[in-house]
Parts: sequence; C-alpha cells; structure tokens
Amino acid sequence: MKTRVRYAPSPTGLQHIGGVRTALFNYFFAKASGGEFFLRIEDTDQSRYDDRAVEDIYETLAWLGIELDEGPREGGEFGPYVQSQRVELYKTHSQKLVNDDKAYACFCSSEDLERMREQQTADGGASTGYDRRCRDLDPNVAAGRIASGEKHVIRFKGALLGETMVNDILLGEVAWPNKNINPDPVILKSDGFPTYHLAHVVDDHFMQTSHVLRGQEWLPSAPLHVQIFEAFAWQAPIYCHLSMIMGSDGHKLSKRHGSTSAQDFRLAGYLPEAIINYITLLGWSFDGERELFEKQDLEKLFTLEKLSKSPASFDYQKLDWFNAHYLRSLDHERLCHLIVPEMQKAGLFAGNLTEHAILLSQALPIARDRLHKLSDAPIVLGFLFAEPDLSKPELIVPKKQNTADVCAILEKAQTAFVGFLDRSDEQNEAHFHQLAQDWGLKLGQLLMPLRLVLTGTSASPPLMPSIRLLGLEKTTRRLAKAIQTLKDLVK
RNA sequence: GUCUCCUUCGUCUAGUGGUUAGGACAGCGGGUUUUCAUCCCGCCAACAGGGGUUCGACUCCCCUAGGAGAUGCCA
Repeated sequence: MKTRVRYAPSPTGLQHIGGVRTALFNYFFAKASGGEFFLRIEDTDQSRYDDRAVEDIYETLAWLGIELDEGPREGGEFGPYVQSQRVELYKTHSQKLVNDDKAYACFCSSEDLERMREQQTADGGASTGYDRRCRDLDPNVAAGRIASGEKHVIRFKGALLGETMVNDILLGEVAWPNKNINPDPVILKSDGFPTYHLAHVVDDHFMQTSHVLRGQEWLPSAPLHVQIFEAFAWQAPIYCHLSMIMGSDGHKLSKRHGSTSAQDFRLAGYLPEAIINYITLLGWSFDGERELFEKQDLEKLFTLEKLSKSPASFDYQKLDWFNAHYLRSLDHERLCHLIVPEMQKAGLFAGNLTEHAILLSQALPIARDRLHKLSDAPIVLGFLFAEPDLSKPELIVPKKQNTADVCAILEKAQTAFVGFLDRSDEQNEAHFHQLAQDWGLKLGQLLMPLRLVLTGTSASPPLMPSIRLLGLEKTTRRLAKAIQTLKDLVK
C-alpha cells in the first residue's frame, strides 16, 4: 500500500511548534517512503475559526520549504481538503451509522450535561462522562422528535464490553477496555458539523490515509476511532502517537516558556534550517551521534523506528546553537539578503539602501561568527551605521582604566591613523602594537578605549577591519567627540 | 477522582542481557585571540525506587513513586 500521510491542523491560531513537528514528521515520513503528503484543514469548530490561521499555516509551510502533494490550494483527487466543505459527507455517514444502530440521536442540552457532570462529581463517582441516557430511546420516537425540529446531536454507540485493540507503530498494541473509553461521544454536533472523531475517520478513509502520525493527546480517543472505522467496516490507518513537547518545567510548552509559534521564531531571527533540525531531534534520533541534518537529509533518513516515546522538553539554548551553526554556514548572498530587513527593522538603514547594503555585505565576514540569530546583526554591526553614544564617560572608559589616562591615550591615538588605509590589517595590528610599546601601554590599554569609542561596545568584531569599514572620517570624528566628553569631565 | 501513556547526565538522546553506559547543548577549566565570538582540547554529570527472572540486568516481568495527557456539541 502506498504511504499517504497528512498534516491536519485546525485553523484557530498561529501554528504551534508542536504542530510544526507533527507536520515535519509526516512530511519526512512520506518523502522517505516515497509516499504522498497532503494538507487538510480541520475547521469544524466554527466558533474558533480564524482565517488568518489558514494563511499562517501556508506561510509556515512555505517558510520551512515543505511542499504539499495535495491540499486546499493545490487540489488533488481526494478533495475538497477543507472539512467545512465536506459537511454533507459527514451527515450522510453519521446517518448511516444511525440506520445501522451504531449511533443514535441525543437530545440532552449542554445544561443537562453540565448538571450531569456536577452530580457525578458530587457523588464522588469513579468516572465522569455522559451517562448514555438517550442511547436506548426508541429510534422511531427519536426520529419523530428530530422531524419536529428538536435540537439534537448524534452520538456513537460505543461497545460496552470487551476491549479495543489500538495498534500503534510506536507504542505497540495497546489493549483498551471498552468501559474506559469516553462514553458515546458526540460525532455530529447540533449545528450539523462533525466532531474530530467522525471527521477524522471519514476523511482518512476517503483520502486513503495510510498512516496517522499525530500528537499523543489523541491516544485516549484512538480506541474510539478504531471502533468507528469498524462500524463502517473500513480498515483503520496505522496509528503513531507522537510524544509531546514540554517546556523547561515539564509542562506542555506554552507562551510563558518563550516563543511557541513558528511565526515567533521566524520573527525572532531563526532560520528554517535550524528549526527543522532542532525540532526533528525532539523525539527522533538517527544514531545518537549525528546531529546535523538538513531538510534534504531528513527526506531520505527519517524513520518511524527511531521515534522516541517519552516527552521532550524544549531547550532554547540548543536551538540557538543550531541557529548559529546554520547562520555561519549560510552563503554570503543569502545571509546578506536576510539581514537587510533586520537592519531596517532596527532603523539602521535610513537613507541610501544600496550604499548600506554594500557596506553590510563587506562587513559580514567579520560579523557572522558573532551571530546567533539574524536579529543579532543590528547589535553586532550597528556601529557602522549609527554613531554610538559618546556623551557618557562610563561608556568610553574601560572598567580597569581611569578617565585621565584614557583621555590621554585617545588624544595620542588621533595621530595613529595616518596611512591606515594603505596598510593591511596585519600591518595595522603591528603598527598599533608598536605604538602601544612606544607609549608604555599594553595593547589592550590602547585598543579597548578605541574599541569602545568606535563601536560602542566592549564586544565587537576585530578592530582593524572594523575601522577600515567605518572609514577614517567617522573614526576621527568619534575620537574627537569622545575626547571632548572626557575633557569636560576632567575639567 | 478515574483511565491511558511515559521514566538513561540539568536538557535532547544512543543503548535492545555481558559497554570504563557513548554523543550533543548547557556549565566549568584550558589553548588560540587586541575584545567578543568562532575554532581546538579537557573536566563535571545519568540508568527514579523496590522486588523478581537470569551465571549476569540500563536492557525482560511485577509493584511503588513521579511526570504528562485524556476525561467537551475543542481539536
């Protein structure tokens, strides 16, 4: 049988990183096994629907470079791929189940159910849940009530005795006592839309899904799904319930842990390469040694066998390491292209864009090793485009030096730039080395104040090439300003 | 409460009866270096606990504990 897998998000918000991982695993599994990967939009909850979310799903997939074989916009022979466009199908099939005595109409209101739960809790009952009070209503009576327009839902008639076997490729065979399954869940809501349970079964049957890789939060309803497949006399797909992604405190990853949506990471300056690599390693491994994988590697190497059962907590530091790695290995043109918007965002590229871009391109070689995220670029290279604050002595005088000394050093240093541009960086280094010696200074005592004045930070790219990029004019001007600040203070 | 799943360094993981329990991130120390990074070298650090099975358990079984998820006319 051909491998056919899908990503089936519900468009209710931004794509969560957990969902992204599910998409990635499905995609890689399809690629690695020569199968097909499609997108299905699960928009059966009208109250939570948000069409910006559909846009976000597509943007995220495009950002990651994941191509769909079929989907709402791509089309395909098993469409439509949006559940709200398939409601007739669900209705017909829930009716079929009713006709076969495998489902029934329930007339309980939300309030009824609420009261039921309260009562069960008050009684200290072993379990809460629907008490199946409409299960044995006379079908003819029920049909009459429906005909008269009474509001109702359709519930699945779950097996009461015995057990249901869920065959999970990761977890193995999970035998589930039927009494422990959520009692007779709603499969068709009163608004005529299906719940996930029905929609999943119907769609994955007709869309010929071979494997369902989904989050482990679905495991408790898996036996139900198996029963619904059986009720239709359809073959269920092979399930694979993926472990979840946790935050640093062991709880489900959420906003308070940091970024959680793909968009958050994109905006924060992460590369898709890093996200793909890191996320995939959250719950999957190759051989325990190799850690660097690009998309095209995973498209060949991914296997279900190396999936991990236990939940994984999200480590932002390790993600940063991957991101820095990919940032360093990016080709010059692309890196430049990605950094321009970051500089613009930071307000450093006002004026002649082309001129700025050229300077940025020249500066990249000395900056790229210092970047962990794209958004670090304005911090590392900002000094080339905007003058640092030279009005505050504490930003000019290194911690271990005193103001008067630094002032004197800077004054002397003003003369050090004659012929600077004619010398190589190495020659300039030697030049400053010599000067420091002549002036009875350690190299750092000369260079650190210069670094502070010219770059505005004690952690800058190498000084000689930085000065070259800055240009002598700005160098001299910054020096003069700093000296003035210090002089005002000494006076 | 009930049900289900999970449990190797702080974190991600390798390991499928016999290993000095391996790798990576982080941390720490050192080297390179004008700073910060990069890079290189080294160190620290784990089989949740208790019973079995076995000549031998991280590996198999049971129990306990802990964690998570589910328990919706949300997915």
